[in-house]
Amino acid sequence: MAETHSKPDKRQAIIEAALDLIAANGFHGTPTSQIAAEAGVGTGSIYRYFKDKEDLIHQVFNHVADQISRAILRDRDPDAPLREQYLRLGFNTFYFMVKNPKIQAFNEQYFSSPFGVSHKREILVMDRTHRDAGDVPPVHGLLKSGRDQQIIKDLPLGVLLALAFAPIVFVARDVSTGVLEMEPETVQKIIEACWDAIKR
Amino acid sequence: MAETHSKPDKRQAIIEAALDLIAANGFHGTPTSQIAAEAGVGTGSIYRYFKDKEDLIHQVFNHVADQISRAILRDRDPDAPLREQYLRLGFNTFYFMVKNPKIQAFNEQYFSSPFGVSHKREILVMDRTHRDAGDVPPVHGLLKSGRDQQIIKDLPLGVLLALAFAPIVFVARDVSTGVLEMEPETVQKIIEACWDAIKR
Amino acid sequence: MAETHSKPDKRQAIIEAALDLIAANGFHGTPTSQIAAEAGVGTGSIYRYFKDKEDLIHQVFNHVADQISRAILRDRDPDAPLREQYLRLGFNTFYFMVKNPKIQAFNEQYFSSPFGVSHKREILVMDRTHRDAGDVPPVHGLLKSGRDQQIIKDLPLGVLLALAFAPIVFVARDVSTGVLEMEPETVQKIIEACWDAIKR
Amino acid sequence: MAETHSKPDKRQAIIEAALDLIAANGFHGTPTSQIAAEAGVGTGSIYRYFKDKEDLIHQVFNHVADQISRAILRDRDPDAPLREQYLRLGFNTFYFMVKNPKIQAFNEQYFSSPFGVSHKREILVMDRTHRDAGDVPPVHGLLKSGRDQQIIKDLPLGVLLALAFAPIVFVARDVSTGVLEMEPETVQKIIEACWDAIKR
DNA sequence: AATGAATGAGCTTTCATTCAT
DNA sequence: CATGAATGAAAGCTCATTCAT
Repeated sequence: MAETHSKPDKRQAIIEAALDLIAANGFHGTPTSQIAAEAGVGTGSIYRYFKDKEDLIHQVFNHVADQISRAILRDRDPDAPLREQYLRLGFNTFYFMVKNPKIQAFNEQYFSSPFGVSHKREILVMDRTHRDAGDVPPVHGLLKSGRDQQIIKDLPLGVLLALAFAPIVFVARDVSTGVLEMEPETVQKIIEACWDAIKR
Repeated sequence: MAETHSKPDKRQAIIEAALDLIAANGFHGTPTSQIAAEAGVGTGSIYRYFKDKEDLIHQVFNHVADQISRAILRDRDPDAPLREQYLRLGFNTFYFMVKNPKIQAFNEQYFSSPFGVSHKREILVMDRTHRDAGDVPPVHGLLKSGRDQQIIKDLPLGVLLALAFAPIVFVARDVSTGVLEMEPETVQKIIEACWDAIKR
Repeated sequence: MAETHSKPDKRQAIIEAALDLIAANGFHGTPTSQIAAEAGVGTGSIYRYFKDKEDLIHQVFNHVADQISRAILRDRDPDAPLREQYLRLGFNTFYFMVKNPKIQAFNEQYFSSPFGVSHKREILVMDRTHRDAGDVPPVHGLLKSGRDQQIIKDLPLGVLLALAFAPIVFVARDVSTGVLEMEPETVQKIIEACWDAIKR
Repeated sequence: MAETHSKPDKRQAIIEAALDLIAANGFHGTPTSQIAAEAGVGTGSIYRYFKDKEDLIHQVFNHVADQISRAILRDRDPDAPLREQYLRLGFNTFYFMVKNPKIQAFNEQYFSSPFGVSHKREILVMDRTHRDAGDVPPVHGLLKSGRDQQIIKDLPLGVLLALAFAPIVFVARDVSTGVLEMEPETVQKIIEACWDAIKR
């Protein structure tokens, strides 16, 4: 009786296939024919759901960005102390990236390629489910609020974002690719170190 | 025996042309024919100096990595306090990236593409002129030494590198691309914040 | 038993849509999907009425040819002098073509494309409503009769047809496409000139 | 030692191949791959000489138009009586078309397709070798001059062209395609009939 | 050594046609 | 009967690479 996803949803299958293959082989290492094959659809079907390959890539990014922001904001407690809230975001970020290396790989390629130039990195950490409502993205809100309360350094938001998350993302990548080993307690230390960077 | 710049050095011209064009248009947006034209050589000549396009790209990276490490290590004073030495590295990194957006753009593409997977990011900050001699790269040495003296946190080197430089690189990119404005005194604050992240 | 226009007649709608679009964009500039959309039917429905796209095109031609011959033969008076009868045909031809540029455009494409090779141009001027009855087509009959009475030159019918109508069609096209302006009295002169060509 | 056309001239080979195939199968019935094969070159080579398929088609037309105008104007004697001059043009036109059915077929397709809309039919009869010199095209000149001398009817040039040449071209096509048989003396009569159409 | 014309594999994309609903 | 999502063959075009000059 549950027909929640009764139809195979080819659109989604294509997006997933594109994500997997692009993460592994890059945009230009991934022919549309291969995406179609991986998704189990005919080559022409891609063009029923997406204007062209570039559109598909942007849609993959949207899909990915949704997942990322949902994961990062998981379990947040708006009433907890700011430091706690930040640590939670940091953990979520780190583990999501480590557990989803394909998303991480796709994301990096997207942002460092001509496709991603128009996008600001910041939108990633927006609460995309509410972004159309005009709300302040929670991550921004957290940092701003801490800055107002003089808990966090008086620096531009973009700078605070970099200090607070760039090292986490870098380390996560090195862990994913096997360049770096990581013991669980070290993760805690890294995020606390980022806190040291932004706190007054 | 002086052969300072006796031959026009087409090899170098090709590498420079490739760097410029790839930074602007991406790997796959840059045909070899265009590189040859920009370098002022025939298309065939590329294959006299490089095995294939992939080889050329790796050589461009080597060229770029040399410049980066040279720039980062500029004016270092091995006898200055560790904090001073780190601040110098941070400044050098930031300003080099901001002043060389093409190198930055190329670098990011390289690392986030299938080309760069095999390379560890760390080698970037090695003193590449001596890396074959088995020396310890100076940046690593600095962090290690600080860790030994219990001035810097007890974290793996890769992590310390991420904490110390990732935010700087991120911010530099946003400044290059115009996403972020940056007053000179803010730069100082950013690097000091990174120091807060790694110092005990 | 009145079934005058009981069913929406999708077949006719498809033919009209095809005529419009092909006249504007050419055979190959007109996808079947577009024809279906314009006709207000599903893409698949085309194949219920026509074997394939080629068949559809031939049917459009038949439709067009019917209209042309009906228009050309309008108001003819079999008892009028031959010259009068011819002038009438010429006028009808000219004004029909000028007022129906889409039909003219389709027709030309059809005849000069591989589709039309098999068709003889002559059938156009046949009285298509009676062609299956074995009658002599009226236009042919007129010319033949004039030739027999030694009013019209002793030339093969195909040649007489070309002399009598080709200039009219050419000029009509140029008028339709705006290449040529045409004052009403000039039309009279053109058709009389064609009469000069065929008359003894 | 004559090395007049020492190199195979691929450009010309491609144009000839395109002409042959398009005349037989139409623009869209002729893949570029087939043209390349027929011309004995690689598919990519087409794009060294022509921007794209459309450009190739226009170049084929230019080639064809040159040949036509050269052929039509062959043996003309500017000092002969106007009627003689016209008859010569008519003969040339007829025989060239009959002997070069591929050119005729290509030409018709070109003019009745979206490719040819921008071109006026008239330019065909220009002396293309001198068209850049701003000269009056000889065929136009002839008709104009006849009109001025009140030998030819007082009708617009475009109309005179249609009266003088359309029937010839029509008949030539029917002869080429086998629809019409033609005895030599009939040709003479046809062209004289066209003269009757334009003469006062 | 240097060139650039030539190549053709491989890409993205279109569209006539089918068939499950 | 009607539909339109799905298909995949086939098209136009690009570009890394080769090789005769």
